Amino acid sequence: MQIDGVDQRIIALLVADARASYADIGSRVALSAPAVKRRVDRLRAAGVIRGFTAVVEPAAVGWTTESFVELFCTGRTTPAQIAVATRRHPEVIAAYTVSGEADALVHLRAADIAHLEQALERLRAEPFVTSTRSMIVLSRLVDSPTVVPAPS
Amino acid sequence: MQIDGVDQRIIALLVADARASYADIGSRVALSAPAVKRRVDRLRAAGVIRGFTAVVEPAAVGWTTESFVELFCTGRTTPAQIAVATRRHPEVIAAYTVSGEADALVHLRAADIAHLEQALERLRAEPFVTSTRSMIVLSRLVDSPTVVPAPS
DNA sequence: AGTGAAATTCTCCGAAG
DNA sequence: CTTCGGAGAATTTCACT
Repeated sequence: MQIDGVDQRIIALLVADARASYADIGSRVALSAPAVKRRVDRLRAAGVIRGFTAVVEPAAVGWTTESFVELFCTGRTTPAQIAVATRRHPEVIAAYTVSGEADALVHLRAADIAHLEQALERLRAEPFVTSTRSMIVLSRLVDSPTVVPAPS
Repeated sequence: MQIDGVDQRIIALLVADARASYADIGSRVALSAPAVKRRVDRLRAAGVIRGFTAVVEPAAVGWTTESFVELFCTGRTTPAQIAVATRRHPEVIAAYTVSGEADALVHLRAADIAHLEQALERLRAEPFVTSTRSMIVLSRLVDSPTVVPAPS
């Protein structure tokens, strides 16, 4: 899909505040509210904007422990298998196949260390996992939402 | 702050769709629209809800390459130093201090491999970085927004 | 893409538990 | 003292230009 500079500015404004009114966005990009809505609808339909979400402080809802786990898998493991398996665990908030030593990187969030240990144990029990290497998150230093490059 | 089950359900609904109307949320949690707004305002003020953002498909806005970089730092490096340094690079979308072999884990997003290489070079030039280990993301398998535990 | 209007939704202020 | 429901104000959303 073709995205012009106005689209990018609209996206950036929605990333900054997903509940901004169309009229407000329109005033910042010199467009009427209906014109903004049409563009947003088009961007959503095209999958450029996947949705709108509230950014929640995990600690405030009882998730205090975060970790990244590198997965080492058996030779025949497919990305689809890893995807299906990791999606089953509610503690998994993201998972990627990666190049490097490990085969996949899994981002976990748990209530506490005990809960994390449980989740890790379950993950390690997956038949294709040969070993894991964990990094516990001590502190979050940076956490930007997706940055949209400034229109040229 | 005290969060009850209704708050948690409101948070879950907003995570699923940050542009949902207060009236719609209210009908799902058996509350009037004004009552929902009061709660959301309170949750925002308390920092439980940090904000509302659009979820953008990075590839659609020209960011096609993603990677995780483990940072190994000199002995005297403080988390604050790493935070300040990593925040300077626009390619850094997240950074954490971690336990394990590495001192920090940096999540990078770049336009392409060449851009990623540049960003990595700049990151490695930070005076406290002794070495790095990179994982290039091959595919995103799972990408859930923050999951809110179901009210008990 | 803009304009105007109808329907919906937001947000303040008073009322009740 | 906190939480909820109703009325004016703003916003969304549609047809048409």
